[in-house]
Amino acid sequence: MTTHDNDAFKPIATVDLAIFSLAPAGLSVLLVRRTSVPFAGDWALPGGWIHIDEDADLEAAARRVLKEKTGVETPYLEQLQTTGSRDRDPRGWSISIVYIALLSADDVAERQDALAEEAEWRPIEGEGVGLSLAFDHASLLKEALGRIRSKVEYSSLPGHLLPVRFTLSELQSVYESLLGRKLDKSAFRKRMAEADFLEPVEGEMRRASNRPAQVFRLKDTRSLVLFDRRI
Amino acid sequence: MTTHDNDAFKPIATVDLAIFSLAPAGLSVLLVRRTSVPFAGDWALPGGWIHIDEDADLEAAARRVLKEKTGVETPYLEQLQTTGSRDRDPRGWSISIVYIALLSADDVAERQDALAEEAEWRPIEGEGVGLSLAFDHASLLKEALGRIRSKVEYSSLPGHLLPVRFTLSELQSVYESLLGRKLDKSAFRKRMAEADFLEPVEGEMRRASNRPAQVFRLKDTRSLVLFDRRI
DNA sequence: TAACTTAGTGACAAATGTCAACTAACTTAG
DNA sequence: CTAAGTTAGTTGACATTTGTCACTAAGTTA
Repeated sequence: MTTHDNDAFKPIATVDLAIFSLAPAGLSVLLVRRTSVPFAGDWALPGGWIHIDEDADLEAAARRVLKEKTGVETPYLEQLQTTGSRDRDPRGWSISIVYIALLSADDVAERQDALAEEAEWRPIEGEGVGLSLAFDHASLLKEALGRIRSKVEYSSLPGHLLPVRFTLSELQSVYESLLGRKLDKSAFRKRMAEADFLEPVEGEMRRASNRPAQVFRLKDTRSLVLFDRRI
Repeated sequence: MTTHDNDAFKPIATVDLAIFSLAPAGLSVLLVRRTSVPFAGDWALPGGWIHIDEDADLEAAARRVLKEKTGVETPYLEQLQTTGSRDRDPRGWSISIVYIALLSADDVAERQDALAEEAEWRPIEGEGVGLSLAFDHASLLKEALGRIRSKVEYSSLPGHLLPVRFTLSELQSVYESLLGRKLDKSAFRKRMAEADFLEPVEGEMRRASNRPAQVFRLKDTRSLVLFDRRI
């Protein structure tokens, strides 16, 4: 077995992020324009080489990239998958560890200015963004969308795209837009009650020109899984 | 951005496998004894450095390791997760891409001899093997068990642990042993029918000293997901 | 041929999803 | 001050799905 020392480490692994939000109009992903070869000028998922000197672990590396591109420090973050092959980068073997990040509407609104120069939100259309992306990023994005859409079915994941405080109707709308179909109000309410994702915020009601609605927040920062006896 | 060339590549990423089977007695995982530092003499998940000269991609690397240790070429293989940090290996930053492999009872029986010298099946007890493992492998194994147990609920995964041809009752037993609880025969049958995982093998029946049972095989080599309208 | 064992079915109860109507609590127009 | 409009939240009836459990079927063995 080969030994290795950190100093001589040649970068080969990147952390890449599929960062989603509901801004500006519906589900969008953050893309950056590449400035150097290969794929100079193309859009890509934000990412960067792992810094073995500053990143304690992979998640820290992902957080660092996220902070650099968006200014957000405490997103919802989840590892998606790792791809590695000799084909994905013309320069040779490389590994990409992909994370999914969800930014709350709050974050997107407040940190508009912190967005990196070359970064831009692109609305999702179908299984991608209708652009060809650098490396294998189009396929990574597709996988990320698949993960998000499938987790909508059984977890509190969509809650992380809303502001910290939201009403049930707002939450239902997010579920509906990610699933692409309408849900029954009363069934949704029952399910959320039993799933135990949500915590009513004491005394707070959202008022408009109609009956005020109870305000909720997520109980946990993780994406809780609706447990279910299947087989 | 740094450029890199393959020749100067210093190994930093390993592919590690949690290989499961039902042999010799219930769910077991294949462990190997380490021969070199660090953790010399300790048990570990089988794995190896990625060979950028022979492995086309990560899955190929996983298959190579699997072949070396067990002789099996076409297992069920699924990527679990990637860990990377400066703490998991005393020599410094390292990345481990973990795959789950399931060996069919056929494979285990036929390839007994192909098992690598230092490899051994260890029965699962609770969340591990009751041994301290090298690196962070105990935690990786725990994650792998979590993934397997949760996929039992909604996929055909357990089918990959049986021989290619099996009866419904045999399959139900595997589900039961992974779930740790008894299932209703009739409900199980209905669920399997609608899930459409299984294909009856024409005309074949398994006979013992009782009514013969229909023989089935999995429709696909992938672990099909029982789709389900949740929310 | 009766007893035994495991495979496979069918009938009913319980839980869940769907739909639509209803009541509640606010704002706004007049 | 009141009626109309809007969205929140509840309720109940009905269809569909799912779980439970006893029953029938098809073989072997004594």
